[in-house]
Amino acid sequence: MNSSALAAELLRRNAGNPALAWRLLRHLLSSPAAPLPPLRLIISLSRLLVVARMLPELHHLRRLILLPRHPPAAVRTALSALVSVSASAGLLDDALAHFRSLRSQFPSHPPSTRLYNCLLNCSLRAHRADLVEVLYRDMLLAGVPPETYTFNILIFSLCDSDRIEEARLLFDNMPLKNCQPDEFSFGFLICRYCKAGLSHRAVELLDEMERLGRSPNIVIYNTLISSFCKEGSIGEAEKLVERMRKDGIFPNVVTFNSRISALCKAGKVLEAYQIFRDMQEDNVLGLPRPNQITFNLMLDGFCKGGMLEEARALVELMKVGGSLTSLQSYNIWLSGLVKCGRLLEAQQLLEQMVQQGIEPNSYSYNILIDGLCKEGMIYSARSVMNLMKNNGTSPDPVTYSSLLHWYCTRRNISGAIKILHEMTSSGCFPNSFSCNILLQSLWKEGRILEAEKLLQEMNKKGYGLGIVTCNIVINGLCENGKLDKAIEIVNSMWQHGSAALGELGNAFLGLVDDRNEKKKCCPGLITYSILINHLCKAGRLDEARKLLLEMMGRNVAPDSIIYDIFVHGFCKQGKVSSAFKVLRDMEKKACRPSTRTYNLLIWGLGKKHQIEEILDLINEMQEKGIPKNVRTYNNLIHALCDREMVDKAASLLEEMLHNSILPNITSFSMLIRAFCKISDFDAAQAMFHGALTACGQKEVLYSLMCNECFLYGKISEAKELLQIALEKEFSLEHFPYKSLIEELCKEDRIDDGHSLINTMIAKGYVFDPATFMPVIDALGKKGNKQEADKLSEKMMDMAAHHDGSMVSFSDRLHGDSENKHQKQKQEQEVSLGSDWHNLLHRDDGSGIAMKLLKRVQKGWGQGSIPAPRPQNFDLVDEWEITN
DNA sequence: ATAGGGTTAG
Repeated sequence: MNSSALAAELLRRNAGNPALAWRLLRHLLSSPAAPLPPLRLIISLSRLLVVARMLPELHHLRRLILLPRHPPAAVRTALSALVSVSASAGLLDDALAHFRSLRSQFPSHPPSTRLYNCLLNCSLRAHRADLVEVLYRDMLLAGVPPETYTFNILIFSLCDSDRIEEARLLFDNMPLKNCQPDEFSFGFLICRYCKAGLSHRAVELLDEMERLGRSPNIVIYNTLISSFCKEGSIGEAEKLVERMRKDGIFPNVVTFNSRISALCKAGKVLEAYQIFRDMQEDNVLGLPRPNQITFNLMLDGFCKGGMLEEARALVELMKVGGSLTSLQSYNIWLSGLVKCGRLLEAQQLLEQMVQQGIEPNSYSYNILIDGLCKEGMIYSARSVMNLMKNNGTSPDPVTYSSLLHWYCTRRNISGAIKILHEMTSSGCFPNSFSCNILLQSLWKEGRILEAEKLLQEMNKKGYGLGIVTCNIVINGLCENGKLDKAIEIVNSMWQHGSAALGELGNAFLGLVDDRNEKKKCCPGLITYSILINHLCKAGRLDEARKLLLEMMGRNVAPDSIIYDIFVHGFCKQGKVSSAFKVLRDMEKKACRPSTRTYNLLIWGLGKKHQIEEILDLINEMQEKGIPKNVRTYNNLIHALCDREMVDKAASLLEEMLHNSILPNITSFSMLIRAFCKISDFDAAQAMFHGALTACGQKEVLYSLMCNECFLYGKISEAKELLQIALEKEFSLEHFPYKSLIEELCKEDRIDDGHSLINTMIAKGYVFDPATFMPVIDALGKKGNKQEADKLSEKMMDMAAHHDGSMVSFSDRLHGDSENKHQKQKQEQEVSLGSDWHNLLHRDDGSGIAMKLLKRVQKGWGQGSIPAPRPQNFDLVDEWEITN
């Protein structure tokens, strides 16, 4: 057996043990006068080494190949093999090392086009546009002719680094190098044009193909169609479908999916469903059958459109058809359940997933955790997070962002900082999302200096100032009385992008990385919504209008939310007819008014007691197919109650149920108040019990009823309600406990008052120490000195723990009530460490002791009759722009 | 090698 046959045999036998194979072959190859083995053997050996990641050995092999006794031609091919094997495996650095040695050993024998292509491809996959360029130059220098494939890599690489115009130039110059663009050259460019929002240039290329007598393939068509669908140009998309049909290419499932996706995103879920059903028809229409993605799109559409039951039916269908298998489907369904408020069901689904062997990923947990946080259920969110950890999935920045958001919206900065520490100490660092949450929170608290610092840190970390960050700063300016400055800056953003923030003063100068100039961030719909919202809030509707016109002039199309801001603004000023003009304008501009638009108008009419007009408007909704929701009815109930037409208002509950709209706490609260006001306490009681059944045993309901009873002199009823609240360990914050106990003592029902206060103490409540006074006085007058002293003691004790805020039992149980109402506004000079999260570390409870001392000195809790919960009816939808 | 789906901030 000759030595190369032996080598081949050794390699074959020991392929399972690369280390041994290498040892044997190295021995063989390095023995004096051993010939270079055939190319096939070199390739096999280098593949083996690459797979086993034995890279030093690979370089050793190169040295053996390069021994001077081997014939140059064989060395060249062997080295080329090393290059191509390494490059194909994605080992860019190694491939380059071998390549360099090839080039330096054989300067007058350039490598093949194929080898260059292989290296170029590897550089492309590593996103090394710089290397791609260098290699191409080397290629030209060496006189190696590029091929179409070479150009495709170059084009792709340029596109990959957002140099689309250069890519186009190269594309146009291909014929100079005797290359013709193929379907991929066109495909890449078309795709990139679409992604850059230049779909019209993409269509130009399509036309160009046609002129050259090339027929575009289905991927090219689908790229374009999907792009038009995404930008909402349905007409254009349809034209393309026609065109592809004429070209003899039939729309496939991807084409249909694009359409379904676009319809769902536009809120036209039923139209999407129509297509989906057509696709399901067995071959009757000759359409492609829906695939897993189609199902997912449809499911997502139903969920986002709030059509939970339809979604549920689809899930069942998927189960039966065996297509409910992917984690993505589960995650869509999970987020659908969460969005529709079915958190319990979502939690159960998560458990089912585990049982069915579909391991939830961080998305799954994050969906649930975010949902729980949004519903205020921080402890459940925490327990899901623990579950997540136990199942071996580590929380990521998204997880922490949800928690962070929970604390920030509650103005609990110290809690937010704790999350930040927890986050960083588990090796997870804030991303631009988390920073934006914090940034917004700091602005909301008026802690502008820290906000500025954070912004600088974000910039340093290279997060860049995207439009979201800019919007936060602009909104912050508006909320801190600098509306005009904000308007100025937005104006300047059109020219200077986020650099316009530099006009805020020195702290902002140099914030913006000018190297990213091509991605200038321009004001958008949300930016203008913020400005217009604040102008309207300030009653400056004329200026708001001007801004709307300017915005449209700059090709930012208004959505229904921005019109709603005007409707709200006019209604607030009592100019309902102007609000109606906005409504008609929306219709003219083909911007469909939403339920919220109508609710705002109804609210405006209600303020003017125009009940007839409200009923007309509700009919109009019916005719136009705009669904009513609970707020629609609540507005009507409110208007009726205002005119003391309480029975008529109450009868609406029936109608709501008939329309499967569940009355909420607001609906019941208004009716309870109204019945009390007309002294129909029986009806009020009945309504209260109805509310408990419909909405659950809610603290708000009890406190409302208790306050109403107390207000109208129903002291015994009020006392009973308070007792129930104590049993249920509700927060007493909104109960009139202090006045009630005072009143009981006045009416000589000292025992009742005494027992209430004793229960409060026994249950561990911390409450206003002034509550003790009437009881102690009354006991004293009755000569029960011992009991009076005992209570005095308790009072002192309470004073030491009471910080002015009410603490509920469960809050204390979870130790999470600290600093509830704390808001420090001192403009302290901040001297902060370089670690940016330390920026926020200045808020803790040093103020509490001082406050307490002052209160005790002044004689406790003056004027702190626990006011009934401020009326916070959800008649008008939330104003802060949420979508 | 170019097309379609999931989470988080405004």
